[in-house]
Amino acid sequence: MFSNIDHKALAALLHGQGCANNLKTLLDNREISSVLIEPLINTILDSFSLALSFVDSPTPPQLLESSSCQNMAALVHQRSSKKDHESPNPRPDDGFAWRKYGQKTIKTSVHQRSYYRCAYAKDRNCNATKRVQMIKDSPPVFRTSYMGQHTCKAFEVYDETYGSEMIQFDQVKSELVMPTSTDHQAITIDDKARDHTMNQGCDINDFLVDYDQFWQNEFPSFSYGDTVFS
DNA sequence: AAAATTTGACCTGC
DNA sequence: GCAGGTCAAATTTT
Repeated sequence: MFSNIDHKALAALLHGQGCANNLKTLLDNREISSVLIEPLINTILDSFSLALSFVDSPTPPQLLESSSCQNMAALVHQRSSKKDHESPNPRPDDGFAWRKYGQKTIKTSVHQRSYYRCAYAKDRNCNATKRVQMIKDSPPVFRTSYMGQHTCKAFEVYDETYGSEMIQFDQVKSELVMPTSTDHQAITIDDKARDHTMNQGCDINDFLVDYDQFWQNEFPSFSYGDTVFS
């Protein structure tokens, strides 16, 4: 039998699957409208994130740290984890070296949003940036939105085992990463439409919603707080 | 001392 | 005027 937690995770995954199917339908119909696609992508990501948050990590972080991709991350990163406990930056390394350049309080969230750009932005004229924002407290869940493209080539020597955890397409990506308390898994989804989105004044973050709001909107059949599940 | 982070100021679009 | 994104000086860390 499934535990209550399993049910929640399952419901989140099923919801994500449904949204993925909707997305596929849109893409099949060539409806490449960012306005339609963006919410679906974010919902899918949130669903995965949520599901993962209900499941204890089967793999100790140390194992992931020792994987080839993480070794690569160490090569390009060389940063200690001294501030893991106080930084809003989720430590599941995405393999790129980032440098924080700003932090802002966002009106729609109680959590601050952190801004990072590629550590090689100047050296290699790389325009990749990412924004990290906590969307859920316990367990901490972060939404990471990737902007721009890595032209620094830091990713080229990556072992393709990373692909087993990261679904990567190309161009700009939106990513949800799980917190350090769980797995170092990342789901990366293509967001080619982002530039259009931005041009339309419809930033990807416009689809960021309060977690409770998201839960109520996306899973109206059960309440997260007091564990009413159907 | 160099590198990285923090944080208030500034810029831009709505 | 407000909100979000970026800059850059100050501060902290290594």
